[in-house]
Amino acid sequence: MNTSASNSTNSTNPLFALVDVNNFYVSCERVFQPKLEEVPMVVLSNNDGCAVARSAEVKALGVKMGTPWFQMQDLAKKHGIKAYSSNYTLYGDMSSRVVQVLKTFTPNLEVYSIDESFLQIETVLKQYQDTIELGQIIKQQVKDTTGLPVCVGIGASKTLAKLANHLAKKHKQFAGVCDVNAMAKPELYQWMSETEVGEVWGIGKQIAKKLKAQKIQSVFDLLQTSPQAMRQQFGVVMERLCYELRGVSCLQLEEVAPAKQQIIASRSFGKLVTSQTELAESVATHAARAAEKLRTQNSTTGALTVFIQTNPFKQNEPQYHQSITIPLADPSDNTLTLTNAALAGLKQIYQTGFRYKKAGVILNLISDKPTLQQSLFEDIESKGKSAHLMKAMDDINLRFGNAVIRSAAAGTNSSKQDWQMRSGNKSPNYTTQWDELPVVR
DNA sequence: TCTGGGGTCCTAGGACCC
DNA sequence: TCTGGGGTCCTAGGACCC
Repeated sequence: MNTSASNSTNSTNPLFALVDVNNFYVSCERVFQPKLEEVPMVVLSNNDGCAVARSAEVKALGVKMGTPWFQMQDLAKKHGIKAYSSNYTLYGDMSSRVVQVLKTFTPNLEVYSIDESFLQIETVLKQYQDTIELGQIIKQQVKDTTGLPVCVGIGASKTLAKLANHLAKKHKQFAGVCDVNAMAKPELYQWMSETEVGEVWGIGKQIAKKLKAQKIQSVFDLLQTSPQAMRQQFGVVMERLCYELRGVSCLQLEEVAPAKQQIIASRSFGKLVTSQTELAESVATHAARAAEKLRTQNSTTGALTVFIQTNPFKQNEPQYHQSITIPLADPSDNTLTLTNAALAGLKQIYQTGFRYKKAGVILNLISDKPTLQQSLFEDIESKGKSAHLMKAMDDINLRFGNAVIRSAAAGTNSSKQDWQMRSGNKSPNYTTQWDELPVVR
């Protein structure tokens, strides 16, 4: 085994940590009302429609994300579930406090969502005993400063960090911090075969269903497929995901949030609405809100889309959903201009005789962002980038090459060759298929 | 029986994420 | 009776052009 190669590649490999607040909205409410600790509770969406956050106790009862509140009345009575209306101003504020704490560990940070951030940590590691220690310190710091509980997942790609975070949340023995990169391979593969494929970041309901139909049930099953074959079936996003799972980082940290390509302002109505006047009122409000968002990101829009729709859950009522895009004479960020365009659009799509549930406005912004297809091969031009790909290939051999793969489900052992054959990685040479490795900005 | 071939732009729809 | 509000990206297909 070539240890010098392994040392040199390891030193430059990225390592990602995903820090994710547990039950974020619920935890925010509990910070300010400590008596709610241990109380089974949910936070509800607008109009108090569905549960958008559930406490651990409620999750344990099997309540799914997005369950309508009215559907869980019986359960709520039986188990004393409390419901709270959401307070997004509070959550936004708590979120930025968490980010402030995380920034004290490294400036290389991507705020991924209101309750999640990716940190690139390979450069700061030497100050700590190991990754687990770093993770525990992060967790403690956030708790001490904000009162919020977090879990930390660590891996060689964002997708693996996500998976690690999932394990940290699900399994108590990790004590809230899990590093799949430091884990012995047989142990990692064991966890992967015990984790459903649908838990992988980027695999939703539909794809999970199709995968399962092909006997790809667990994350480990997916690991053994060929990325090329997955691309054939599911497209380029899936291919990239497969590489990420193998420890080849394709998704880089996005430290500067890219400008939005689309701004949406929409709401459901508390009661169904029939008249154009009522719709116009809400559409005008949405247009104004959208214009405001537009100005905060310092840009303009050339076109505006208005949409209205009936309640899709009322199957026995006549359904209507329509949208129209109004081009603007000049790019604008002006509230009055956008409102007028929105109202003109509404006039064109409004139909009497329907009971409307939702209305909204979408601003279409100009973007020069390359698509994934375009950026796929962009990096592969130069020699330097080629070297990067070679390293990635080395990396695969380092990570997976020497491991004996044990499939828990089938109860069989398979060798390196088996894995390589199944994964389409036929040769230790750098063949063309590896030159197509996606490295995406 | 044969029925160009490539390119671009736009839209709708479907998948995913939180 | 009561079912969120944001976003992302890709694909397919049609119109149109040379």
